[in-house]
Amino acid sequence: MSKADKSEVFTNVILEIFKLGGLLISEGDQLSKEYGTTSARWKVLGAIALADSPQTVSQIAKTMGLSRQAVQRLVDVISKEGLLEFRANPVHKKARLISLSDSGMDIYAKLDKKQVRWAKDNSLNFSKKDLQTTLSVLKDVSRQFEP
Amino acid sequence: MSKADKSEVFTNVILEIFKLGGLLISEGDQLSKEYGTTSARWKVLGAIALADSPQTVSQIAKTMGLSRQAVQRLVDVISKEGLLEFRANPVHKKARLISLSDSGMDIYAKLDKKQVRWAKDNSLNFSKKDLQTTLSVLKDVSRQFEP
DNA sequence: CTACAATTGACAACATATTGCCAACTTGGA
DNA sequence: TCCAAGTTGGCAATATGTTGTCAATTGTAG
Repeated sequence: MSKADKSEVFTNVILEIFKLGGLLISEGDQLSKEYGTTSARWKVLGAIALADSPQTVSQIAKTMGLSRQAVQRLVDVISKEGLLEFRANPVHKKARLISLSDSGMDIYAKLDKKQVRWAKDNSLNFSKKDLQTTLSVLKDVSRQFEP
Repeated sequence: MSKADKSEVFTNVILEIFKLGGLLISEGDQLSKEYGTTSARWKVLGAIALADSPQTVSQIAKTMGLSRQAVQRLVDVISKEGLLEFRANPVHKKARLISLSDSGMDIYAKLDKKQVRWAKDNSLNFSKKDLQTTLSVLKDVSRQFEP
């Protein structure tokens, strides 16, 4: 009885994630528009910026939980905009190492600054405890489905 | 100090939603594959099945938080598979009313049954209280961004 | 009744995600 | 050292989401 109710709540969490995901992508697109980029490309910039060292496409894709091909395409288009730098990978002849160019770092810093303000503004109505619970649950759910 | 930390947690929640969203779509695709459909189409079937009365494309789109055009395309392809029925709308000559056909209801019932089992299995490790907190937070976040 | 704004479906272009395929490349075991 | 299995980028097809445009339709105000 109680278990059945729990799985219904679980299902509603999932439906809400689908809905909220779309809304958040729109928000990201709005935030990044001024710098001529999109939320998907911003995510790639972020994955590169936050990595400890230059990464290959394949590594970035793993970090992001996306397919390699999706990231490859995004990297290609971001690279055309001059935001990335490539160098040879001593470990693999085909898989170059990718980092942000100077202008890539510049754009990312601006986006990040804007996002921090946005997050501050939009987290006002939530308690830290609730957000931490939410994060913990979401991470545990993710873990259940990761390949 | 404490506020800055909270917005970081908020940001991490958002990143986790992006990641988990992709994983859940894959799950939905796996679950629906056996009935020759996809998670996106299943969502449309669900929106129609759960509506109190037959809906127009535009109404379904509003319920789902998607664009009208996205839903139109999905409705068209689901209709080709014989899962939908259309009838005239007394209120609007162009906007037909859509409901599930007999086989549409059959497929949806099967998918729903499968999903209930899936949700039961996958909610085992979570407390009802945590899931309720999570749902509440996610809904409140959605509310902030809805048009 | 008429004019205008808003809504709706149809069609299109674009962005982004997946899976599949292939050749080049790397890794690990015999 | 050699070979088979696994990984990687490049290319392609498909699915799904967005925004834009247009004509048909509806709703509202004068």
